[in-house]
Amino acid sequence: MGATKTEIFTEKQNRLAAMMKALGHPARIAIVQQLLQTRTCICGDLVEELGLAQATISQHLKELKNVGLIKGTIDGTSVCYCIDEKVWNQYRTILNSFFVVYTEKNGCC
Amino acid sequence: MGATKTEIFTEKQNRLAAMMKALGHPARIAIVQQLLQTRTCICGDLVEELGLAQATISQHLKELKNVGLIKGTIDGTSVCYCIDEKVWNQYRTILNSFFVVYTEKNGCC
DNA sequence: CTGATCTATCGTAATATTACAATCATCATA
DNA sequence: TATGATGATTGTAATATTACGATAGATCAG
Repeated sequence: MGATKTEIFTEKQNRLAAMMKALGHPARIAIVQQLLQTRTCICGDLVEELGLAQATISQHLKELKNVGLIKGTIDGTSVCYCIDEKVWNQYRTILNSFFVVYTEKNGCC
Repeated sequence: MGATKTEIFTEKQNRLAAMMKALGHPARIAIVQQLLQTRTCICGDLVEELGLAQATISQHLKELKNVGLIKGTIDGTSVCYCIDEKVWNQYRTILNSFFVVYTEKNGCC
């Protein structure tokens, strides 16, 4: 046991969950917020901004890259990260249709 | 080590992350989808719908309850779960302002 | 080439998550 | 009261995540 049983869910459910999971850590929320704000991509300034070790930041960046939310390009000795516009907006759409307005008709429960 | 360092992040970042994390599992996505669809609250039918053990479902329900997304009311021998309209719509708003439209000005990277 | 800088990766420890069987608690009904 | 049904809790095993130091690889300045 211990591992998530992805086989029993739909492709969509698994992808939505993976995306949520990627943002399910404050450090990764902070990273994305930074990238959204300073639209000009940041590099390893993140290590100074957040109070985490370089190896840890690198690991978080990797996870965001894995779900496609960000992309990095090598720029000399440093790496330049930024939001992937396409994926970001795609996720935004998916989330919008998941998070529909909900009203408790005839007072459920 | 091993534990998330919540102290170094803002309240908002931690709450947003916690909320994403709660939905960061396909089973919990599936549960919420069920609750959204069959607006009349479901009980332990979830155990049959999803292919997971009763104890596992109960655990997932607990996590959704912890972040306030769902609430359960005892109804005889069974428990009636449903989306918490207030919290749900609140989260929807928060997510909307987080997931802003993003356009790569002057082609970042 | 050498040293400095930046980032990724490896190894590892601590902790958290996922899943299930077994059991407990509660309520409904015979 | 006893029995059955339902859901929560406990205990436990397998796996994943988080964090960091140390190290490796790549690139720039000199």
